[in-house]
Parts: sequence; structure tokens; C-alpha cells
Amino acid sequence: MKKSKREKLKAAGWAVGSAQEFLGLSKADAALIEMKLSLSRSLRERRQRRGVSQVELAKRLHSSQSRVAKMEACDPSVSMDLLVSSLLVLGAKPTDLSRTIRT
Amino acid sequence: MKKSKREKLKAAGWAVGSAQEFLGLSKADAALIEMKLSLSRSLRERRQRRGVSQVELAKRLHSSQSRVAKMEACDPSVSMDLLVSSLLVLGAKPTDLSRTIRT
DNA sequence: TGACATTATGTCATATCTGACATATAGTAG
DNA sequence: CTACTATATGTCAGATATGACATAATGTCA
Repeated sequence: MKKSKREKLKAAGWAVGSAQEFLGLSKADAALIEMKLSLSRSLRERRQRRGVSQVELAKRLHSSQSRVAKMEACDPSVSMDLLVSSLLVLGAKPTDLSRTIRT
Repeated sequence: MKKSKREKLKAAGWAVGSAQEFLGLSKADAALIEMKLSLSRSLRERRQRRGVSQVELAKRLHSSQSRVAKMEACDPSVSMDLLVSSLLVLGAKPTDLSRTIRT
């Protein structure tokens, strides 16, 4: 998918599920975004449940607070690789990721 | 994880599972690579099962044959996003991806 | 053998992602 | 109110991923 499309999507403030037709997203594009949304929600949940701040998590990831915030906001600039490896660092097991994706 | 580490890994010709200690990969890094390996295997399986050539798949993805080959070889230059969206284009459902990752 | 389809590997310009930084916006306690 | 902590948002230089291309292997069939 073109990056520009996702930017547009966010700019328009549409809920992802409902934007598919409007923006001409393919099923695959939409499904990918849904998956990333699930992962980002899961990330925030995990982090908060453990009482870890974005700053602390950023340190563990050798990243920055702003990037963590973007991850949790599912910013278009965030890759699935980053989401997944962050979850793994927070102790998520493949089983957990599997469940997150399916949901 | 540093990209250089994965390059090194491939260069050394190690099976990923056994390379973790040797190259100082973190558990998270290793798990991420394992997941990508699973996805790439799944991609090749799906493609072949459907009798689709790499060239044909490349067209559907608006990509190139060489990139498809790299995906299936799990080349370090291939992102999880690309693997996943390719699988989705090949008709994989979130459930399928979920199963692939878990395994 | 040759001709052809398929897959693999290497390179490169361009596009996208990333960490870092600045700064803004909550929220909370004193 | 101020001071402090946490989170959000914008930007940018440098790092990484991508498609495209060339070319090399590998098959396959006649």
C-alpha cells in the first residue's frame, strides 16, 4: 500500500474499518492496518499493566519516548516489525502475538 | 536489532535457531527472526500450492520477481510488513497468519 | 544439446522508517 | 499558581526497505 493513503486516512479522521471503501483500500491493505491497530493496542495494554512508562520502555528498546507514543498511536510511520519486537521485549510470547492478531 | 547482525548471521550460514547465543541475539531478536522465517515459508507454500509463479505474484503485489524471491529466502532486507501483506494478497486470513506465527 | 520458464543473487536510486530532539499538552501534587 | 511526570506531536538526518533492473543459476521439456 502507498504510504500516502494511510496518511490521508489518518488525516481524514476516519475509523479504519469504515474507510476502506472510501479511500479505495484493498482488503489486504485494510487487514494489515487492522492487524497493526491490534498490535499497538496490545502494546499499550502490556506496558500499562506492567506500570512501565513510555520513557522506560523506550530505554529498553533503545528507542525514544516519542517513538513509543507513535507506536501506541499506530502512527503510519511505525512498522509492524517495530510493533512486534517491542511486544516481544515486553515479554509477549508468539502465542500472545498470535492471539492478538487473530482478534 | 541491528541489521548488521542479521547480515552476519546469514553470512555465517548458521541456522537461526542455533545462532542466538553465538551472535548475542536477544531473545526478542531471535523470536522476531523465527516469526519472519515462518511467514516466508508460509508464503512459498501458499504461492506454490496455488501454482503461481514468483513473476505472477510480483505483479499482484506491484512488486518485482526478485523481491518475491528475497521474501521467500527471508532476506534481511525484507520487512514483516511486506511478508504479511503478501500473504494477505495470496488470500491468507488473519486466522492463517495467527497459526503461522504460533507455529 | 538448445530453447524456454522459473528462481536466485547483486546492485542501486528512491521511498520509507527510525531515533533523537524540541515542544506542546494533559494530569497531579504541593 | 508552580513544579513535576507522563504522553502527544512535529521535524529531520541518517538508517533501512523497496522496486527495478541485470544477470546468474536451476529446471524442464523436446
